[in-house]
Amino acid sequence: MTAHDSGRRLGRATRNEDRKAEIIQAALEVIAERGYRGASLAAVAERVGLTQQGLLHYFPTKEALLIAVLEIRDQWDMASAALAGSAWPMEMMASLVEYNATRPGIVQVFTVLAGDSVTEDHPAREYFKDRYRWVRHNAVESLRNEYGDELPGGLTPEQAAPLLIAIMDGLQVQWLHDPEAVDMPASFRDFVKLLTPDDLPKT
Amino acid sequence: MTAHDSGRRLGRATRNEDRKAEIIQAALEVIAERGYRGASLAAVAERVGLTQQGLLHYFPTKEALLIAVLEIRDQWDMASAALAGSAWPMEMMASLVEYNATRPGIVQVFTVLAGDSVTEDHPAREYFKDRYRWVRHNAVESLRNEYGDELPGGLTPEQAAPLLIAIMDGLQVQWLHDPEAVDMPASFRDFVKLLTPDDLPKT
DNA sequence: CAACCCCTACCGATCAATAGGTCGCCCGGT
DNA sequence: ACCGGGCGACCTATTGATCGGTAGGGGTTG
Repeated sequence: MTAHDSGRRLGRATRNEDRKAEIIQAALEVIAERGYRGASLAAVAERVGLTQQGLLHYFPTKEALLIAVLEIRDQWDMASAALAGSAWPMEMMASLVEYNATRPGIVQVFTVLAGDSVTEDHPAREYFKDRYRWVRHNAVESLRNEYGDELPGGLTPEQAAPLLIAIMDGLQVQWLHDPEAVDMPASFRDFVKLLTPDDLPKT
Repeated sequence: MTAHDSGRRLGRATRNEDRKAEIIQAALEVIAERGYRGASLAAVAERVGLTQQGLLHYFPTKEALLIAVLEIRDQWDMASAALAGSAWPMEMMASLVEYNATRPGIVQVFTVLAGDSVTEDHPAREYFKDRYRWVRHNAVESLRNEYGDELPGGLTPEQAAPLLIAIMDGLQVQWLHDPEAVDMPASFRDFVKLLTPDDLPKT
């Protein structure tokens, strides 16, 4: 809150934020390994060199930590969206998938959480519902932007959007289970081919 | 083991199997609601009118119960596969999806488990890996059977198979999160349209 | 038919581990 | 001296699991 960060003294506030970031990072790892329900505060704390109680000092409850984790993803999303002006070209999506294939950990967190959150009273339920809405809406724009209103099979962008998202999620699951049997980026590009109208032979 | 079930006396062995079936059913429900890690033996037991220890009499360990749950799915799969001679027409898949849309519970179990199982040392890890392999293989056959070797976008059945699976899984996740925003069966059919070569205008 | 026994089904008591969370204290920098 | 950061002790719930029992239906024997 105190905005006078004038001096080089990186305010104690900054220190605090740094620590929080570390913790979130650790939480990402642990959740990736054990899921939300299986991720104990103690395990997260240990990874940052804290005790469970020390962790609770930064995030008063486990749910608060989860929320922080989800918010950080939103920040990434927003950042990327800003880069692309809210309508991502397919090519950018493809390279995003490629990038994801590099970081199984991150993919795993959100795959696990997305499954987890379908559960009763899960704290991330609402989050995912909203997120999917947003992502779908975004996909519609991107699709229309790239292919116009008419896609192969007579599909509209509105119809294709859920499919695009489903492909990304579904491929991740298969890929996480068996990276050697599923080439996630290649498969994604295959799907893009399906979406590409074939009346332009593409050189 | 005693094969002389001649009389109408439904052997105590049958009784045993029945009880097990009940328990598995209950386990399906509880897992759907809370995931595997969140599903306590006590909760499952209570649903069948047993104590936790009573349950453990039938399945000596939690993992054993999980395995039984997974096996029952295999039985369903096998049964359906038998019906279709191992190569499912697309139309049958579509109606399977339609059927699934009727039973959110079942879908939820396996969506949750599929996510859950990506986790370290998860007892169902191997199961899902194998299952995906099998399903993919199966999909290849079905696709080739239906469309031949050449699909839209120049894809081979081998390339399209992971996409088909991904669509099913991915749509389920979105649908579970927001059934009103995602029409799973319709979306699946949309995807099938993408796969259908357009040189046959279909009446 | 009765006495007997045995095995299946099931429960009560109990455990060790682990969970998330609270409270009060201390330490060190400013 | 103050305060943010952090820990130790402690608590209560819950978990999966073990052990020792017991109720009773069924078959066997006399």
